[in-house]
Order: sequence, then C-alpha cells, then structure tokens
Amino acid sequence: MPKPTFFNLPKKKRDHLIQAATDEFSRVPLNEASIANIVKNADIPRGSFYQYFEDKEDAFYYLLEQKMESHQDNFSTILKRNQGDLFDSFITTFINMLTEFQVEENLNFFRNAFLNMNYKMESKITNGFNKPKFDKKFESILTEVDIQKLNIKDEQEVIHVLQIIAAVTTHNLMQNFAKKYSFEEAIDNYTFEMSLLKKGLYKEDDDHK
Amino acid sequence: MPKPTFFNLPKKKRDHLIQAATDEFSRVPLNEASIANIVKNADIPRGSFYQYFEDKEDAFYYLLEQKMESHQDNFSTILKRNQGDLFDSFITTFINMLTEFQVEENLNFFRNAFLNMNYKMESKITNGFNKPKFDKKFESILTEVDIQKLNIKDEQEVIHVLQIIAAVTTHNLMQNFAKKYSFEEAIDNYTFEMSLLKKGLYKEDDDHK
DNA sequence: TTGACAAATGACAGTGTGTCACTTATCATG
DNA sequence: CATGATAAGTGACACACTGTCATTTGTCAA
Repeated sequence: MPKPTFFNLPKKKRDHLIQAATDEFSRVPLNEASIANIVKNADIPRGSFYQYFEDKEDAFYYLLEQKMESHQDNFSTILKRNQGDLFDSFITTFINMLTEFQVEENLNFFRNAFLNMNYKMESKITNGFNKPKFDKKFESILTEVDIQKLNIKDEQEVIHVLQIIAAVTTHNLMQNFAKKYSFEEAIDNYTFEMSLLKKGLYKEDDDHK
Repeated sequence: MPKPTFFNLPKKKRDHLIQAATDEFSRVPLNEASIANIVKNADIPRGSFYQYFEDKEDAFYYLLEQKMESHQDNFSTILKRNQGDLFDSFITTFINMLTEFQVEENLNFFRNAFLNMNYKMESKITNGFNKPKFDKKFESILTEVDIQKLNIKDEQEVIHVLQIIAAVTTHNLMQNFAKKYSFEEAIDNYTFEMSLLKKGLYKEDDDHK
C-alpha cells in the first residue's frame, strides 16, 4: 500500500503521478520499469517518490488493484442479476474485462500485467477467493452463489469450484494477450471452456469400457 | 538458449556454472537474481557469463527447462500405462512433480519459480500444449489420448481440454507453494479438483429450475 | 613456427536504486 | 505575530548491477 503521504496529496498532483506510473508500466513490464522514468514523467524529485511508495512494486500493485476494483465490486451484483449462476456471472465479468482491455489506453498496461502474471498478481485479481475467513467481499459472494446448481456436497467445496473457474479464467486472459485473439475468438474460447467445465470433461456414459 | 560456447565447455566447468546459477535462482526469484552473484559463486569472470548466455533470463529458462524435461518426456509413457486416460496421467505427473519439489535441494528453486510463474514460464512447463503444429512431443501425446473418454465432438477440441487441465494443474502447484500445503493435502486438493473437472461442476439433473 | 579463429578476461561506462541530511511548508499556540 | 514542532519535499550520493569491448590467451591446422 502507498504511504499516507500519498493520499494526502492534492488530487491533481496525485493523478499526475498515477498517470506517469501507468505510462511507465504500460511501456514495459514491472521488472523493466524504472522509478527514474516515473519521476521524470511525473516531474517530481526522486526523493518524493519514496515519500509516497515503498518501491515500484508498491506503486504497481496499487495501480493494478485500482483498475481491478470495479470488476470485483460488480461481481456480486452480476451474480444477483444471474440468479446466483456462477458461470453466467463469470462470463459476463470476462466480457467486461475484455472490453476494458480493448481500450487503447489500458491495453498495454494489462498486456504487461497479464503476460507477467504471478501469484501475487493473481491474488490481487481474484482477490479473496482463497481467504473466506477474512474477506467480506468474498462472504457476500458466497451467500449469493446458488449452490444447488453445483455438483458438490457441502459449502466447503465451493472453494474448489471457485479455484477452478478462477484458474481457467486467468489462464484465458493470459492466453488472449499472448495469442492476440480477436474479441470474438476470445469469448468463443472462454464460453466453450466454461461449458466444458459445467458439463464435465468426461463422457458420462458409465457403460463405456 | 545458451550460446554454443556453453555446450563446448568441459563438463566439470559447465556443471559448476549450472550449480552456481541454480543456487542463485534458489536464493531469490528471477527478478532479484544477479549475474554478479552467479559469476562470483561460479568463480568465472563476468565476461565469460556473456559468452555462455544472453542474459540471466536465458540462464534461468534453460535451467527450468532442464528440470522439467523429465516430466514432459515421461508423460507420454505414463499416458500409455494409463490406457490414454488423461486425468490419471496428470495426477501421476502431479505427484511426481510434488515428490521432486520435496527434495530440499530443489525446493527453493521451484518455489521461486512457481510463485513467479508467468506466461513464458508456463509455456516452458506445459511445453507444446498450445502449438500442435510444431511440436513433435505434443503430437505423440495427442495420439495416445483416449479421446473416446472425453466429452468432445472432434479432435480440435482436445486442445481445450488440455488447456483447462494445464491451467488447473499449474494453479494447484502455485497454490501449494503459496499455502504451504502438506504433501497429502496437496494431492487431496488436486485429485478432488480433477474429479470435479471430470464429472463437471454442475449437477446434471435437467429438471432443476 | 605461424597464422587464424575461438574463447577468456576484466576494466569501464552507463543506468538505476534507496537513503539521508537538509530545506521548505503548514499550522497550532502563547 | 512570532515561534516552534511536525510533516513534506528535495537532490546529491554511495552503492550495486548490467552489458560491452579492446585486449589477451588458447587451440589447432597448415
């Protein structure tokens, strides 16, 4: 998290800094980004940067969280609108994200982010799918999910369902940037994989073999 | 790939360098690792490193590929032994990997690798699951898979099945390092998720709703 | 013995990081 | 209004690491 000083900044200066950081992380992935460039673009002295952030990771993850927040907040609403259907809700969210990624201004930031997705980033993005005890957002999602539809025997197991969907979703987003699929191809691939997940990868006929 | 010079090195010197690099990548993740440390440990001049590798990424990905090669090579054999059953084969491979990761000597290398897994690394690990046209290993796997068992209508769609399993598998491996599951917990989680994948996340009863 | 080619070497320029002593701004209080 | 305390701003600096390149050393065929 940024230091308190950052949040005390006048909005204009803060936004300017955010823009400069976004530009740098859009130009190159996190590991190649340099604070030197950010402060040059933001036109602030080097020392100031360290008043606001611990280091460049701090700045990057703050930005990422910001840009993902809306999707997380919406998810609960989308779930409700879809009568607790997890899959429909994920597909809607997937399309929302994809749409946002199309915007020229965001494209490179997210490309750099997703092609260098690691555990920490994934945690920020799927925020809370794995810490039911601490996260309120997660709890509110859990209560919305229509568990009756799911092929599980108790609520404990919902976590596995979420883990699976999250894994396949982030994997799809990653692949999209790597393979440069068109908007339509991306959605087709994702919905197909979601349908496979729903109905199972195995044929059900028990008489086989 | 390392430069030809690297492969011309006498085995002893090459192994010593490999060990030094492994040590450094076990100490810290790729982005924090330094060539300065590697050459110090390997006791070779800095310039020599650049005779052998393009940069530290080159060295890292070479090591990673080396350490993953056996699992990839075995997969085809394992598939055959399991009568083309993808899931059983993946579970076997998962356990093999987990076993290898337990070894003190490998533990930190793989921890650093998996917690910083990105697209490029995943490609090295799931090597070829997404480029059927070019990869021989992949072709040989494809012919072994018993497609009859799978819930798909043509061979084209196998790729999606593989993508899904690969996504869930790497996700599980990542989580293991992050959550520090025990060997048994890890296997239980994975086999459960695999069984969910097989039978589907949704209840089949069509009369619902 | 020589010459040509490959490999080894380490000094060096360039770039970036995080810190710290110092300066400037803000603001409550006597 | 003056003062002092606290917070924020600043940029020079020491340190670390990278990639290169001119030079040296080694190898081997003619």
